Amino acid sequence: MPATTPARRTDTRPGGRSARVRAAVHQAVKELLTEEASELTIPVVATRAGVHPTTVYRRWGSVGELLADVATSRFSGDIVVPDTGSLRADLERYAADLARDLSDPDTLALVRAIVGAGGDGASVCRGERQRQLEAILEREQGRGHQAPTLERAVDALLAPLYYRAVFTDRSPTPEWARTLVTHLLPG
Amino acid sequence: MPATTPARRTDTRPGGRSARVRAAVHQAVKELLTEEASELTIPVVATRAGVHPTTVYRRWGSVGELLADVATSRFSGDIVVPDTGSLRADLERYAADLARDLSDPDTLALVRAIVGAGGDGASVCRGERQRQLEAILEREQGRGHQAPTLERAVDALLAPLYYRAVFTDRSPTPEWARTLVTHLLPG
DNA sequence: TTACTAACGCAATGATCACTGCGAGACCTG
DNA sequence: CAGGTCTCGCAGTGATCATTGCGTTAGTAA
Repeated sequence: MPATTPARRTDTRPGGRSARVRAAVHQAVKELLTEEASELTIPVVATRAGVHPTTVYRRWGSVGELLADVATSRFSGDIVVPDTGSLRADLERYAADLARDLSDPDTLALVRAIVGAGGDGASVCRGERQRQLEAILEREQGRGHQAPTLERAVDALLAPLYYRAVFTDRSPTPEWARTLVTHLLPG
Repeated sequence: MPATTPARRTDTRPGGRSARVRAAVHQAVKELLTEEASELTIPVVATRAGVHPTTVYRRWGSVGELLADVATSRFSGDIVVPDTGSLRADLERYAADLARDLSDPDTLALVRAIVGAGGDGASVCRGERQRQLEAILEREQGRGHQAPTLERAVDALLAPLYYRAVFTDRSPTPEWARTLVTHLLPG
């Protein structure tokens, strides 16, 4: 175990070739997901990444696990939880950021692929978001104010955002995301 | 063109072998979708259906088109729009029915596969539902009462139902679906 | 620098897939 | 019942995929 973990958890030789291969494969997956014409298969991903297919088979095993790995590194720490002091402002900014994130075609394609790949990957997309939302709500409660329950906030904010992004062809806009907050909070 | 369309739109020889093959293939797809271990590929589907793979290749071409076809026949006319005379009761019953529908593992697996398969198929799952919801709202307006906009109802009802079904491991229950209606309608 | 371990590239194998003429059988029409 | 048309099954082909053993290279530690 190294004394100071270098802020990465790639495990087993974080620096050097392994990390480069990992980054190249992740990048290849993201690229291929946008080009929906091509099939997302291990040899195709490996060729695009300039890596031998054997490497991908050994490190990830299947397309599903590879997608889950890409998703975890994609949905971790990319959106900072806002802290403006006001619950409404926090939620509005967070919803707007999330709308921008889900408007990105790459992200959207990744989410769709994760959903289609299997069961466990889907919770990866929502887990981090739900925790962030929970943090906002708990902070408001810590201020001594009332706040909606997490379930209610998920239904009113996360659900419409993801639904619109995944099931419709209209991208969620930041402005529309703010109206969701208006409907959630009374007044 | 036949004089009286027999309430089916299978096109080109609705009765007989073609219809049987179509039904068998559809059933095979539904079965294989529940067994998520197996890959959903044309030869596998054909073998399960007791049909030669060539037939499936010629009729549907790809897995994506096959899934879209299964989805259209699955999401058409399976839920009757309630008409109780009260908007709240209509929405509560409709949401509860939809929750029951989305709790079915077969339906859920189909939705997830459709989302992952490509772009156009996803709207098939929601298009019929949104039209049904619109019908309920317009009927209430026809009674001279105020009703939420379609967009608002979609965000408050359809989105949480689909989000919970697809992205979480908790099935939506009819009771919880009714609470969504409570949150949508004032009072 | 040197030795050790882990990750990668290479080549080969069997299996599965996607696709295409061809002939036989089933279905509708007169 | 007879003719025409459409669909299906069959067999074969090339391509791609998933997997394995082995040698080489890169990264780590003494």
